[in-house]
Amino acid sequence: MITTSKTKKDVVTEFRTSEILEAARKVFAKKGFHDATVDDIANAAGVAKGTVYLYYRSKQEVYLAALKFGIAQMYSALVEEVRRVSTTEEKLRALIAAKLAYFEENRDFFKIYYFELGKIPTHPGTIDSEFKSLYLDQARLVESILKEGSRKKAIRNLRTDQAAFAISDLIRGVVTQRVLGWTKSKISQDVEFIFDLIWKGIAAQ
Amino acid sequence: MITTSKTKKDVVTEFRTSEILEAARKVFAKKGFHDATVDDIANAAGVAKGTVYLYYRSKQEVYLAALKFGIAQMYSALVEEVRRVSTTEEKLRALIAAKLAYFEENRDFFKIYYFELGKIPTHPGTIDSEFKSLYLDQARLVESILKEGSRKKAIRNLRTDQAAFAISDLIRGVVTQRVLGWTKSKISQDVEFIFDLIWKGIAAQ
DNA sequence: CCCGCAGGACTGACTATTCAGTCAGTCTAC
DNA sequence: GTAGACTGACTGAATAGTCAGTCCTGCGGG
Repeated sequence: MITTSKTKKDVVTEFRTSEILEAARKVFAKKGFHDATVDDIANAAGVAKGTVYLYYRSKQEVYLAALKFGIAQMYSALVEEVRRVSTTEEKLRALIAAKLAYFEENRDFFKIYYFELGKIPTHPGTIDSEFKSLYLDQARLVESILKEGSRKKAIRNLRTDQAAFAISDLIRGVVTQRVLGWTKSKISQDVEFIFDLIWKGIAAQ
Repeated sequence: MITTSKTKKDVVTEFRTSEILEAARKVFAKKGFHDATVDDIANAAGVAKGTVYLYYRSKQEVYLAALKFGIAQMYSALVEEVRRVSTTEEKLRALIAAKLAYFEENRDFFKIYYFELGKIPTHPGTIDSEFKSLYLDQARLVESILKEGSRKKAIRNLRTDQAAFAISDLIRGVVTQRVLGWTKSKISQDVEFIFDLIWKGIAAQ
């Protein structure tokens, strides 16, 4: 049956796609966009170079696919963790903890996310803006928490949009240090400390 | 006279070196380490490719020199601005303002500083650690401000080392957003907002 | 149940290009 | 006249992307 065979093909395609994506993520994280060769990725995925080009049109396309997959996955993880709790305070703490935890389990991803982005050949206004909007999703998540806190009078009167960016930035900075391996403190300590700093900065009164 | 000729040679060397460095900085910032060619740099500096190799042994060496020069210059600028004022509050605000101002005047430098670092071919424990120590210099500058504030009872009781990292990170994150062009707010606004957030988070009581 | 064949998934040697780095030769300043 | 600063054509290596050919799978007829 046509439908069945199509489905089967789809399954294979999906399998190969994710297999290559997984390999690409590791290789890109280890070597960076330029030093990673398509042969490296193919080897890591256990296929020949030509096969990579059956599923992706270029090295750049593989890279972007790996990156987008990771960002989307992380965003879901953050939303999920924030949903689990109810007060503004808990939500903020959960967000920070979730991001650091996600980092801990996906160090390779963050390496390409933070250091490769903006390095790949791109025509202004296309790829860039796509990632910008993914970044903005996260800032909006923070802002929604702050807005709710503002309504509930849990946090002081401030510009939630600016504060959302500042908090996102702080978290980004902290994670960056970890990506570079320039900090050795325990993650749980970091979470508490950062949260404490932010909370004192924004809490009501 | 030998001395005179040596000095003259030194002057020429210094001129060429800084000429190439300046060109390298622009080219690397625009194209990134890999896409920037030595010919690009030579052209931008108005010399032939061979000349670049008279002053630097490799493309990587040019890159590292440009980067180190920029970091050292920025650090001096920060220290200078912080010296100008006396209270902890002023010092912190001055630090934030100085970094953002330096960024505004050296966008190209930050682009290579934030996005290229950790991407260049490096043997673990050599180059990396050199930049780490340059980074730590800045964190230590923040920490010295905090420690003084702590002694003066201007800020609450907290781990100044951790707080110094957090504040450095926050600033780093904010600047990163600007490097990527993902924020349009006025710098002066940002300075006030970030300072306010930090200050509320660390001020005494 | 077996055989053979068609379509397409897969391969990897090959091509075309891009550059880092070299070096034989030129030019210039003294 | 010469030392050495400077040049830029050249080489060798690396690698993105291609494509002619192989292999595997599943199906239809004997």
